Amino acid sequence: MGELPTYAPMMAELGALPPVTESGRWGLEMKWDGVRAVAYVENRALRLMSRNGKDITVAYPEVRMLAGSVDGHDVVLDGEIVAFDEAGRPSFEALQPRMHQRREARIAELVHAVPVTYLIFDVLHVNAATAIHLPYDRRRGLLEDIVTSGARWQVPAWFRDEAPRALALSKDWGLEGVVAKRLDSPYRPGRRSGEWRKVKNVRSQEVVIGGWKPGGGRRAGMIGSLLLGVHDERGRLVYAGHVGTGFTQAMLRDLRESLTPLERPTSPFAVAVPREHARDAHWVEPLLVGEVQYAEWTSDGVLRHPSWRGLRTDKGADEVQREDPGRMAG
DNA sequence: TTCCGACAGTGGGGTCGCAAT
DNA sequence: ATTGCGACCCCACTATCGGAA
Repeated sequence: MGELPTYAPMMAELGALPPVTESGRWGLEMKWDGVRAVAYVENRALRLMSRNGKDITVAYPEVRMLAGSVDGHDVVLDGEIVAFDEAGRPSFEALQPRMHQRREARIAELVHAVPVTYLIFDVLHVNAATAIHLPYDRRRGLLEDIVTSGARWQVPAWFRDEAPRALALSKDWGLEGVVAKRLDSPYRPGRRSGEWRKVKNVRSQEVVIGGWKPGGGRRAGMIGSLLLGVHDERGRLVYAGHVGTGFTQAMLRDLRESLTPLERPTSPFAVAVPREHARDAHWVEPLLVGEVQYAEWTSDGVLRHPSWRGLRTDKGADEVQREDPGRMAG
């Protein structure tokens, strides 16, 4: 019995929904916010590998019995490990303590507290044969034939066409977005291909600039990131994280010029920002307003995956408040 | 000649483990 | 004991370069 070959996961390009002229050629899946994992089932044993080829099997023991639910075949599967919160929505934050954990006793506690689910969306290999040359819809069919869903692993439903409806559903369900996949496309290991397109439910937020931190490397001598704030219901400026991407070099130059005359010796935030974030910070009068796109608010009240969109000169800093109250702390 | 895809490099939130202080 | 840092996870994005068109 030969050893299974190694497959690096295929990745999606960020983009828009397929146009209506291509209806009939695309499948749609929900985009699950978790950790990508390629599963190797060989001789009834499971091995989970991360996107960068690290063996992450020990961190997710509750998925091990998947090896007995593939009809006795040796297979390679692709999917996402997800932790669901009480409301049934994927919570990357709940997953994070698991991601780096290697101590078995600690893992057992975490499994009990927040078990994960492996959501399987592709099959790359069955016994002696690779499946990557099969078109996507045939791989989906094969996958559904082979895998019997269990409590801790599932083959979630997908859509043929109906792209706008799928995206609307992802929004209703509080998901990140959808992934559109060409029905006739092969699996391209390790490649980022336009045959898979992720379409995200983008959110934006107006923010006040309360300071900046110098950059390094290619950004030496320039702004590295901006410290952001929003006002709470009592009008106090609350720290909201920093943003270090989304600027062109021209934008960084202009921002530097706008911020220099606003410099002040002390933090403008009502509550001290975490010390490791405040290190090297240049504080400014909180007068400039900008807009960022982001994925979500973390439970600590900072923006996840923020990217700078530009200055907003049509709004006063005092008016800037958190626009999405987010999930209430439990 | 221009355009595009892949890659390197910058930045973010976060956790863990280990070395330096 | 505390702090700093790198290695991993998740990611957005710009700048660059070589090859395709």
